[in-house]
Amino acid sequence: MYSKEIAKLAGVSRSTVSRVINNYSNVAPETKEKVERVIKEYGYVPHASAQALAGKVSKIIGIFIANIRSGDEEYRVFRNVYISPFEAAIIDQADKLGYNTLVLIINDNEDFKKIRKLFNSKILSGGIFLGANNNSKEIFGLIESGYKLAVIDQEEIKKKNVKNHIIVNSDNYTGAYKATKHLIDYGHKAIAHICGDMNKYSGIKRLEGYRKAMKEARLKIKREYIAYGDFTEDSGFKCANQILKDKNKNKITAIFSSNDTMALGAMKAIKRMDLRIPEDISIVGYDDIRIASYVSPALTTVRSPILEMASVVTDNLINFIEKGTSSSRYYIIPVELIIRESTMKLT
Amino acid sequence: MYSKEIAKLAGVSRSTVSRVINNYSNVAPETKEKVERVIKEYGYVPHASAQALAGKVSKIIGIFIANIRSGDEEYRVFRNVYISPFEAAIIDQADKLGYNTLVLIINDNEDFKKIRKLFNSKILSGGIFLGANNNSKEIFGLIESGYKLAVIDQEEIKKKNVKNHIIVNSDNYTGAYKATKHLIDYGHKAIAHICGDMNKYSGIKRLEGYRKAMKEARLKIKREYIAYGDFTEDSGFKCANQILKDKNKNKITAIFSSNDTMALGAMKAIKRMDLRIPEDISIVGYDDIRIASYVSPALTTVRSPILEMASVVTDNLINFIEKGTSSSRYYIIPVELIIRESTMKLT
DNA sequence: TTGTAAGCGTTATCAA
DNA sequence: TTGATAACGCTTACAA
Repeated sequence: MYSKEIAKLAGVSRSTVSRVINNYSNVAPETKEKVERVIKEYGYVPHASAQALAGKVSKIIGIFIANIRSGDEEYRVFRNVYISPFEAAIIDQADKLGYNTLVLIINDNEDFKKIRKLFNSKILSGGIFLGANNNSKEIFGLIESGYKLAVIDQEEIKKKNVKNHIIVNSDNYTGAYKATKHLIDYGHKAIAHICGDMNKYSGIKRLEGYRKAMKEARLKIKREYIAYGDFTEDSGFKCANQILKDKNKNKITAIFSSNDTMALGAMKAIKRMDLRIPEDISIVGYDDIRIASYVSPALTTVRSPILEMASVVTDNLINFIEKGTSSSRYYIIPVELIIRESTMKLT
Repeated sequence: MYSKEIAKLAGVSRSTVSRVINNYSNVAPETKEKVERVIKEYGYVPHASAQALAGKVSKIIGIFIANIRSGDEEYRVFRNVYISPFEAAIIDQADKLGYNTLVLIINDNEDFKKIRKLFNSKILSGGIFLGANNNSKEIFGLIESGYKLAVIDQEEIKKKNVKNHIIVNSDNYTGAYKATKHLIDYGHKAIAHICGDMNKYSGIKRLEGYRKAMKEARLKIKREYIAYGDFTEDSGFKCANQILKDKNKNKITAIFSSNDTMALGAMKAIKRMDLRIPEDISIVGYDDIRIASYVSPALTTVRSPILEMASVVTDNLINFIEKGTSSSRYYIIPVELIIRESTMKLT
């Protein structure tokens, strides 16, 4: 059922049908009603590709999820406790604003061509990059082409001073600072840090926040305090073992882990060493993933405001699409320390 | 940059460019190479909407997520521990097969029009329904229209004997049976059941499985054994309170909860009554959500094979799209009991 | 207020 | 093996 047939049935031209579909004002009330009746009766829906080809913009935004190259792990979105809720939150928020979402996982450079194609074809009217730290060059190119784009937890783009895009970051630096400060306030001095993936903006910033707090308190960061993980539970387990293997010597009493998942691994390792949490070792995580409050002892952590970030980025992108903007926007969403049972005052 | 310009630059016609793009055999090697060089040089990508309009099929499938009308809860995908991983797993699997995914949340009947539009416009070449029990009529209509569709955890469609679609269900009935049987094997006799949403296929089937196991063991199901929740943690909390309020009288020693989320709520309620798990009350959940193994005591549960279901449904759908099929397919994915610490033998 | 006709960028048919 | 040309279904000047 096409507009041509609707036109014939309603006794008007295709242009008039088009006008009705697009809610143009210059169509007589009776005509409009008549056409609408026929449309309804025959369940006519316009052909989106034809509309796109004729110049109409779509109500679809893209979510571009960067390839998380973690060994042979094939389930990139499914397994990722950080990306997955983000993606879900964006879908929800976009839905509220009447937009649908097309998810694309970026495995290689071919996929950037795909993105370009989707934009050129007007299937997408905007897009959001997730976990995209390694692709700043390509993203830069896309932005330069004039596509409406937003990026979450990215710093590179900003440095390049590219125009016309949106960056939403959570305040990793302050979050890590708060986490470490909390341990310092509780009287800890030998505080270790399990780093995340240092190729990621969040990994770097959280280490910096830790350093800042330590420095401010005039606490020396010994070499043994730092272990390098990669945000996986496994790496958290290993790092905790490494950090605590000379516990008698280095007297470490607290650990700040760069994310909750690694903290979970670390907790396992600590328990396996027959050390108690928090009596022997206090531990702070980061992200406040759902499990954090259910694990025993409940994990003290920094809440990543996923929902808020998703809302901010989606609202801004859609506003950018519909109203247009001439400048770039940069948001840092504040972050909250959630004190639970995994940390205690050193007496 | 359009095919017309590429054609001019390569000194050929648009048809030839099209042939190269689509890898047709009837084009001379030198011509092909020449055209490819120009395409690469200018970074030309074809206009997807134009291709769709001209009849080419897309490599995009839809994920249609049914409105979960849970009060004022606005974040439907984000908050849903069951839907969200499913959606993520499908995205991953589709990506592996070279397909992208368009997510659409079904809020009202207007959204079915949207789906129809997406299909008519050849933007979508197939789709998967998630949590769609209340929409079987509309889905039925869509299938009848010839769209390639798959449905997860749906029974209604099958009853209607519609042709040409795919249904993938997990074996809720056997899973619930196994869970209850496990408690019976552990010597429990007064076993309560917290039901899920009885408008959902899974809610109904799990109750049936519970009944079956009880009946088989000649255990009477007293009225007080059954409480009606709605799959939320809150409802689990309330149901546990209701079930256990006359514990001295009805001697309930075990609970089978229709999902893990409610089991978590029930555990909170049980602890708040100063009852111990599993010494006083054994509890079994369902789904094996990630938290289940981290909570204390770790929850005995039935593992819903989300990843496997997602793979089966996605593989089948894409095979259906690419090869076509004439008949319907119906899969029941087997389910596994995971025994952890929340259940113990009654002595 | 309405209709005519051109154009959007491809692919497919047919002839050469 | 190639090129011209007609779809594909819609929107949008422009004219009436």
